[in-house]
Amino acid sequence: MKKVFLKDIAEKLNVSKTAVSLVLNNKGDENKISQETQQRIIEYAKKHNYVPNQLARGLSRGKSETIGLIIPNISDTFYSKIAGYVELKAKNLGYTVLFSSSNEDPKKEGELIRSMLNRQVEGLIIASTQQNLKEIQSLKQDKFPFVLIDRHYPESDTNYVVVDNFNGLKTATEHLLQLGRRKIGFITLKPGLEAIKQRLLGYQSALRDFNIEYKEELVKELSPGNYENEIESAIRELLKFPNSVDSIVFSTHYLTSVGLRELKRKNVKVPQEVAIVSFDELTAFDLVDPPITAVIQPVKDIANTAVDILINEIEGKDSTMDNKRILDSKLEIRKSCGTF
Amino acid sequence: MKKVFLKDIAEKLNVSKTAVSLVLNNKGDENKISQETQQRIIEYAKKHNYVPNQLARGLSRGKSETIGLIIPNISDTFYSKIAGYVELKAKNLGYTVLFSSSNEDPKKEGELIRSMLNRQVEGLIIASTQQNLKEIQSLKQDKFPFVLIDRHYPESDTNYVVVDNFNGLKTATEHLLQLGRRKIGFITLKPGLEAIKQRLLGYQSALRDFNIEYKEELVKELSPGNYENEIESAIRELLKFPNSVDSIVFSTHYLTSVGLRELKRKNVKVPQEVAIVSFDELTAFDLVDPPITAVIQPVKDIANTAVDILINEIEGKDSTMDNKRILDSKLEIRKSCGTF
DNA sequence: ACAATCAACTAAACCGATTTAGTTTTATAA
DNA sequence: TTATAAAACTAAATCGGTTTAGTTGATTGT
Repeated sequence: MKKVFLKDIAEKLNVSKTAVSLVLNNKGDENKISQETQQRIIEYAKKHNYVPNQLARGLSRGKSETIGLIIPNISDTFYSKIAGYVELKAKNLGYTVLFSSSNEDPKKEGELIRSMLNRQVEGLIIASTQQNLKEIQSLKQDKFPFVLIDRHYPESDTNYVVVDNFNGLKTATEHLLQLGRRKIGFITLKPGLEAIKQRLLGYQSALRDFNIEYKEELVKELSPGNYENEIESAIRELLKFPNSVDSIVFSTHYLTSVGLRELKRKNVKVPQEVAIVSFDELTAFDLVDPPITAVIQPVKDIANTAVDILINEIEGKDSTMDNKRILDSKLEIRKSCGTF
Repeated sequence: MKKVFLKDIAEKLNVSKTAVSLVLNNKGDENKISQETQQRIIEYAKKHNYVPNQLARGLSRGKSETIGLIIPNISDTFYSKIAGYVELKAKNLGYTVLFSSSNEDPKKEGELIRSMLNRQVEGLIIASTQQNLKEIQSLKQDKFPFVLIDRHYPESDTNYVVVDNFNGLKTATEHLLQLGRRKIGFITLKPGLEAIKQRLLGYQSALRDFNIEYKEELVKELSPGNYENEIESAIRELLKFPNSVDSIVFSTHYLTSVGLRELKRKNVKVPQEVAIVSFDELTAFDLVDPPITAVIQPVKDIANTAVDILINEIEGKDSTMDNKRILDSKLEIRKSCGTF
């Protein structure tokens, strides 16, 4: 079956390309194309499986019905779930999603933004490396629609949808405190991301509320790219006699994974010797031994809200919509803290 | 900063659009544009951050330097990993990837294929629902480059990259047999996918080799959309006295997850009462209680090979390349079968 | 009876590139 | 000295749509 173009339809039906284009874009009525002609065009198009070339269409309209999603890494469950929901929601609203992973590389992120712009995406959802303030601000300045998710630039006034990292981690820490743990280690990432800073603040705040002194040596900050190698020494140091920790808060799911793996290797009993809580989770965390108490992020909500805000902005409908959202996370209590 | 177009550069430098286009596409030399002019154009373009509009470029060249990836579900770890590697590899070869999820809906898959075609992707990588033979064959007939991954149509002669499902599952089953298990249940999906059929055949073949009678009642086929609800009765039936099973093979990671969850709920001791093996795995399967013995798929290899084959076909380089690949999986022995 | 209005269309410009088929100028060969 | 070739360009067509600014013929109002 050969491809059919607008021109073909026009020629076969002895009408102009204009007529065909108008009708197929549902502008037949407002442009007074007779019902009969509309019928003929629609029928012919359907019968011959006509689909407009999006490149041509996008080029001529300066639009593309496409939004871009830039995330650090599509293989990370957290982001792949976000991607799934974004795709679903966007499709429902008539948009296609163009994904790309920055791999936490600010330079690549910059390139991706530009590459997406020159593909004429109409808006962007970005989980930024948070090292591209300039790019972000220039988007803002060009009034280009975008919304930041998961990570945002607190110093810049933009749309965003994030979770309440501070309270999420605070709740997790409090949970340990309420169960009587007092020497709480915190394994997190080197700061840089606002979210990570907030989590540290949440940890500190919980300690403060319980009148426990904050000790820097209980906080281990690993590098995002090398945490698998650094986890061993981090845990070893936290367990060092006589100041061994009685619990650990992990600031993200993959740290929990490697941490737990390491604890098993060292034959540390969880939760008896060391209780653990995870910020963010993995699919099997409820099956793990012991099932891991975790702060669960409202992934679907993040995605849906972001798409809503973005498309609202693209289509300029509701100017009163709140475009800065901080969503609540939820502590899912399982057994890794020795509850009850 | 305003956008710069080809025309702008041409006007500012008093040269033709042709010259600018040629130079920026590295065709300056072969078209005898003087070195000096080339320099001026390149400098100006760089200085003003010129990036070609991909829609225009794609439209006029009938190319887009884009490949499409259609998978059942981007939130599934298996596919999100594939997506990650495909993206990486494709980017290295100069291509952008357009993803979309079919959600196992053949109709949607068809739409996606057409939507990608009309976005002028140059090739497709498809993990098909396997219910779209027509579409696939018409791609084939149009000589449109594509490669099927994970699932293929055995009745159609196409490029594909799949794992050896038969031997993967056979090995898993043999492992149980070698450890002395004799009443082996198999929890799988309703057939439809060739991969699923092959896994069943692998299971049967292993039994046959050990002279064990195949019993249909030991095989539970759940529906892809409703397995979470069906798992309970499936497991209950497999455990029914006096013919209770002593082990279960799960044919995919999410069945293993829900299955294990159900076994825990029923307080069945794994592996003492029931040993389990999983085809395909989840990130935390080594942390689960007990760590799960699983057949591991060479995800990275699948992705890389698929991209290689596809781009080779798009660019028509090596016509001798083997474009049908069956990759080996690997049995990762952990503790869910009671080894040692 | 004639301008004004309206219904039903269409020609052609345009979006921003690429590419074909030349053109002009200079250098070289016969 | 003239034809020929080579170097260094460019005008204009093209990709497949959308959209602006009309055109044509019939109908209406006065």
